[in-house]
Amino acid sequence: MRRTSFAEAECPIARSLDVIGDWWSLLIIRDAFLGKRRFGEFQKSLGVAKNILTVRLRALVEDGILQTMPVSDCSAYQEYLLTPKGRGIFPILVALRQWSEEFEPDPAIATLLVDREKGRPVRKLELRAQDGRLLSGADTMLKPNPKMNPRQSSL
Amino acid sequence: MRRTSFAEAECPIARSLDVIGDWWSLLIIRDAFLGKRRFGEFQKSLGVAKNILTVRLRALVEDGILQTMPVSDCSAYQEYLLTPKGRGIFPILVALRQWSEEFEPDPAIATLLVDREKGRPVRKLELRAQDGRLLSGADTMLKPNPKMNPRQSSL
DNA sequence: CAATGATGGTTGCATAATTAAACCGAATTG
DNA sequence: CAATTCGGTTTAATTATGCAACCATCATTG
Repeated sequence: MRRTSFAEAECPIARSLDVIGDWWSLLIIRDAFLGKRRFGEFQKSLGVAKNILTVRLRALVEDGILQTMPVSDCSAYQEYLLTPKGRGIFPILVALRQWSEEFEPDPAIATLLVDREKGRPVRKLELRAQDGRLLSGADTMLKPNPKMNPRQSSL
Repeated sequence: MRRTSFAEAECPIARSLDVIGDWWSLLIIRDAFLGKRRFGEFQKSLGVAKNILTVRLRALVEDGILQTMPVSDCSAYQEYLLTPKGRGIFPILVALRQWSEEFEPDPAIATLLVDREKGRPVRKLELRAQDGRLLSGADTMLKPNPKMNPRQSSL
């Protein structure tokens, strides 16, 4: 009666969700992008129970999304930093942010994601074909990977 | 001791997660994109317990992501269809998929997301500045929304 | 048109996850 | 060197999940 795991799913979305498809993990990663590094920073920012934070941080390190580093100024404490794999989550966070901005009628958008150079809001995430055409969901489909023995289709 | 809700969070990511940040919801939405509409289709495809599916479908309808429709051929059963808000989730699914494809070392990628017209794999999601420059996470920052009374920063 | 099975759930229960709060040792600060 | 912070662990209560059994309605078949 364990909680179902998607780790072995063949659908890449399900496999992603198995790692980061949980309420706190993505918020921890969000905070990491905002420069938070220490246990206490995450805990204060998120208001999450400390035991849960402990478990989540451990799992994120285990999954190669965060890595622990001895803190720079020779403290005995350690810090949690994003790995390249963790930084790869950025588009997911942007997609979540933009969806909420577009469809949640809450007018209280406190912050805008801007490009650092010009300070202007970023565009919507764009999905493009190889030849550069802009694609919506309806313009796409799933194709069995020719390198694989086909079993099932899954987005 | 209720499970914490992010519905009132000012961070748009947190608000998104409050709605779709749960294991099954995004997989249901994924299946909806793949054309599944009926309770039984979701249940069989996901292998989710029926009571949980009931709760999730109800919540997704409640949140305006799915809508129920009387099935076309005058059956008494109903179908669950994506609303525009639900279709807006597409980039999130693509981002999850691409992250897994890029960073999970599992070679068993069964399907590829291709553009329907040419049948070739799509590009990676791109985040661009207003002027078209391609942006990574490090090229962006959060700016307090000038229209708001500033409180806190949150990605 | 009665019987049979499929559909779309609901209910009850066992187990697992989440939560808040208290606690605790090592590290740091005053 | 006393007090406080930091980074957790433990405990207990509450909630969510998963499984199986059940059930009313719909659809199909004999």
